[in-house]
Amino acid sequence: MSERESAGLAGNQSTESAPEGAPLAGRYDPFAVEGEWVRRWAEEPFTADAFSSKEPFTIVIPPPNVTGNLHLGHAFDNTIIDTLIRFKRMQGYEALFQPGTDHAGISTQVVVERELRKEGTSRFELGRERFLERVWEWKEKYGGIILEQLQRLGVSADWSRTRFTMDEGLSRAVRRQFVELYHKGLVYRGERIVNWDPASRTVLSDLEVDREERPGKLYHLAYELEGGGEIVIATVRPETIFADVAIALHPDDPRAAALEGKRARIPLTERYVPVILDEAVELGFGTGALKITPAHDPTDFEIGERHGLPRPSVIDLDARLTGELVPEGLRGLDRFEARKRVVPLLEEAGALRAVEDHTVSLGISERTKEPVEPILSLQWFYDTDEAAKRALAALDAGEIEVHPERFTKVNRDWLANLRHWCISRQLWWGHRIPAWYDAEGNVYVPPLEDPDLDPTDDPRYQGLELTQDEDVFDTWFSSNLWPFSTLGWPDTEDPFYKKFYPTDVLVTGYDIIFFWVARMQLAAYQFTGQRPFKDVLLHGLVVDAQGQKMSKSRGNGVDPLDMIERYGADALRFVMGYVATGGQDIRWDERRVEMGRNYANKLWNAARFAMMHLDLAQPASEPAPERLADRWILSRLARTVEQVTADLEAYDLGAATRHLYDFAWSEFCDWYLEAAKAALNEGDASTKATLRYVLEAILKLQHPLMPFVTSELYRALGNERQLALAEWPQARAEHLDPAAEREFAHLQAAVGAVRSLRSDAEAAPSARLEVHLDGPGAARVRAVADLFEALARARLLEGAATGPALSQAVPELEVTLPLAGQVDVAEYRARQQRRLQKLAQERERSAKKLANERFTANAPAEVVEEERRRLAEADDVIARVSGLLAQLERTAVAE
RNA sequence: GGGCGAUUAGCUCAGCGGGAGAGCGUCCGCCUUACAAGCGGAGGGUCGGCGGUUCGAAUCCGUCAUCGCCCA
Repeated sequence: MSERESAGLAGNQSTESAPEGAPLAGRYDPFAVEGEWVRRWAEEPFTADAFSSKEPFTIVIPPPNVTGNLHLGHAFDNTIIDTLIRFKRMQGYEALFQPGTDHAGISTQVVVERELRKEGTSRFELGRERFLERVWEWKEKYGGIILEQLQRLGVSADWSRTRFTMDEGLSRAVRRQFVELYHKGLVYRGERIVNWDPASRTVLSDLEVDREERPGKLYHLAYELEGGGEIVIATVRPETIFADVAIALHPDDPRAAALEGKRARIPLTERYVPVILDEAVELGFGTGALKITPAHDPTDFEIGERHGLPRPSVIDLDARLTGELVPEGLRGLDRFEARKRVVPLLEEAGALRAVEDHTVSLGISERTKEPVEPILSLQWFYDTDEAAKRALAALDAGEIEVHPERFTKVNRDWLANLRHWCISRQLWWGHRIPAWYDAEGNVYVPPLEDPDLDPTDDPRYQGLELTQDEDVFDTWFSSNLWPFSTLGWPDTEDPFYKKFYPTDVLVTGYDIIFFWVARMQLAAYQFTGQRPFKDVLLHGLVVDAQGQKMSKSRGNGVDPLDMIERYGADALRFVMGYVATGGQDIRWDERRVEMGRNYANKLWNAARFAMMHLDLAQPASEPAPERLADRWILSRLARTVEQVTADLEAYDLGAATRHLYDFAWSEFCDWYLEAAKAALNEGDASTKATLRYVLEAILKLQHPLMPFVTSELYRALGNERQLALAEWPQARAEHLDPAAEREFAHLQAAVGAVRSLRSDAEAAPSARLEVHLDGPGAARVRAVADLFEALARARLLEGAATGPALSQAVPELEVTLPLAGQVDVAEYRARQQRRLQKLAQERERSAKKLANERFTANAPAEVVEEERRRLAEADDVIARVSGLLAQLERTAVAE
């Protein structure tokens, strides 16, 4: 407590060195404030009550990798989530922010293997069991870092419910999923062409492979035909000729009839393969003839299937050439090395006819960046057809709404074109596949009634020698269950599952629609029969100042923790709220963080000012506004509450942030606080009540996005209960006061005129001016003369100015400043003339519109009315400004 | 090849059918007792081009251009 006071609100005791006794500016220091709240929210988390009578509101975190550090994408996700959660909590919902992490199979395994390599050992030396112990140790040590970083960001997750995809409960869920799918015949084991990553030595799903265009060569190779002649094929992979099983031509190829069925000799070998016809051959490409290598190319695999061809393999799991079919000199060579070596051999043999430059499309492992090798392999596949159909129907029925709407199509198209998902991975870190095999290769999977029963413990299989599948599941095969596995599923009686599922909103980047969002839809309908979430809120990606993706390898990443250290967490969160518009990518701009920091400081100082005048020992009282400024700010507040609430309910954080920022800074701080000063100095009770009410309302409205500074200030205002648990402000209809808004706007225009004149007359801001008012609006200003005089720093004089003077016109009002000394009038005159021109243009536009019968006939009455008002106002101001200019000419002449 | 997004002030971006806005930067003046991370004043934009719809277009439609992303 004392620590906080010395650094914080008690004020001007900054740690910065300054002359003794000199008054120091009050400056918000986030570091003196945020730490304590971070600790508090970690130690007493916002626990959700499964048995409360409140309506639930649930968001599950997109689980970050245990290997990861917080990056701006996480900061973006979690700021949005936390803002919505805090908002709903204050609105009276039983809000659950479900946190946790993901085991990230490949990434984590790679990290730990790297450690082992440094120690001079390997996972193979350690063996599976000891290796897994090491990974768990690593996870316990480092896996929680990212959650601590999220706490630093101030998120109000229910830390007592933190889950990990490899927790016992979540592991049961994964096992249950597989067993159920197996017994329904929806997962199967099959030999297919898969994406093999030789670096991590595992298969990858299509999604984990990036396509890349790279320069390459197209080799034209001549195959001798049996009985004379030759056929020239084109290939980008000459090293795979040894696995050829056919030469294919398109049926429409003019050579088709003559060549079909003939046999051709593979160069460098004595092996002959038949010429076949298949429509998959592209007619115009290369030489029109294609070598068919079913074990090393997905298209060739399909052609091979159609023609019942064998599928010999010549590339092993290390991507080296292997097997009897490969000439001895090439055996054991890496695929790329082999290509280099085989080309001269082909040339020597007279088989190489041409080499063309050719752009090849290469699959690159998303994780290791190694070119993937298509190989033939026995893997587990998930037939998602049925689940996709249900998810698709639900999407079409609007059961799940995607925001922004345009992403619905992306989600839809993926579901509609889904291929069977390869779910097995040749890793050790992950959920081990619960399938066992006997000596003949028959498959044994736990029974549906008891998924936890290993077949080795199953009485029915006693005496059988069963061994479990060595492989684990794709990490996404567990994170697809996240919205319900974290809530207790498969225990559908779990109170949290019953209360908080289906969840309300899923918040994540649009880049993860396929990987995660759509797969959760598949799993949810498959296993819970319900949608996983009502809404999907997708945000853009944070890119660097040049518009490039941030990445470790580019070294262009921005560390959110660095931002927090330099500007405070609220400032970082402010940016995230400010830029959360329409799923647009975010070009990182540090000026925004400064904006957030400055805003936090503004709020801090506004509160500091208020506290100088408020009697905090007294309980807050209901404002009963009497003065114009109080009526005005309460009216503006009522509108702001309504607006910001609507913005947040529409998940439009960008709009909410801007609306509140504008109100708090431009209206409350710039105008209201200045207007209230005199009344506060007099100790006016109703102004005090209004000030306290509006300030607290701003803190409440701003709390979800900027929890630290608002919580601290709310406490400093004497509130015992923390702000996070306060009630969301109501838009008070009885505070709406159009008359006050109109009068205050008029006052603002009058004050603006004085300020403008002050500048024209080159008078210091501190100088007290004396001004005359003229025109029909003058009386309205006189009615609040004290306010006017305080805001304008001017004294109101009676009567009209006699000597030389400068005037400024606003609607229905002229403000005149008598000139004491010599002032350069040229600039003033030029400005007034420019203004006159602009006004004339506007007048013309209005007049033209109103002269147009189609406008007056077709436009809504209020629009026409507004146009009439504008015309009248323009006329009014034009007359005044012209009068002033004429006056100026006369005095100038008179001088 | 298919789809999507962007193009608005010097910079970064809001606005998306009824008079062009913000922050930063620029110019002028200020330590005006909450805040110089601030205050007051000012300057700055054929809202990418062309065509169309409409009484009315930055906003809707078409088309072209440039940049970017996703899918194949």
